[in-house]
Amino acid sequence: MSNSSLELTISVPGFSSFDHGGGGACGMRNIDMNMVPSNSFEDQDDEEISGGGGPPRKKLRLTKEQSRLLEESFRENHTLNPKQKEALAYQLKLLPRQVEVWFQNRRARTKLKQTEMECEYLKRCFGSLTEENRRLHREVEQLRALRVGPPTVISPNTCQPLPASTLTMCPRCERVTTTTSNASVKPSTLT
DNA sequence: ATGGGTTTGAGCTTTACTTCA
DNA sequence: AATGAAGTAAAGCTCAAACCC
Repeated sequence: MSNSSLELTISVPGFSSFDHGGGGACGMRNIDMNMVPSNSFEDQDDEEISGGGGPPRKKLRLTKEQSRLLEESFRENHTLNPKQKEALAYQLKLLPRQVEVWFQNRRARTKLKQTEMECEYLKRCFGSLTEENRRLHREVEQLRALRVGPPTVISPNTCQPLPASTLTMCPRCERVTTTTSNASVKPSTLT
């Protein structure tokens, strides 16, 4: 990679004056001085870039075009093979490592967002299920309160009262059904 | 101007997987 | 075939510069 902007990236082994504690104990700092046309870099004077007396670490800011291309590439593929990475880096005038880092961060942050959204969705589900559970409990209580004694149901076939043990309450349609047949007994037959 | 919150580029560690002796 | 060391890529965590309100 012989690129004019990349030549400004300086690796400083063991350069500790830039280390503000970030990333723990690192013996190597990449001071990226890519002169990408970023507004934040335009007003940096040369003495700072030439590094007179330990200037603070400069942070690369991707241009809109670089970001756009990276996003576009990410939409197609969330991971890059080495050749794709190399090609994209060349196209963007970045180091392959920078492209790699961008994709790593993008994956991580995409996943984080998805996780947050899933969390919100599950919270809403929990809320509605809790409410449904409460409602059903209230309904059960009301039904229990209503049932002072077993209902007498007249069999449509024999016109005789059915034994209470053969009756169940259908929770869906709230009709009394017999356990011996599929036919539900209409509420009108309840006495 | 400035202070606090957010975004984002990057370093380091951990984890999962593959290769090879 | 089983196994442990070595290498590698991605995930995960973190920091801090840059940005924004």
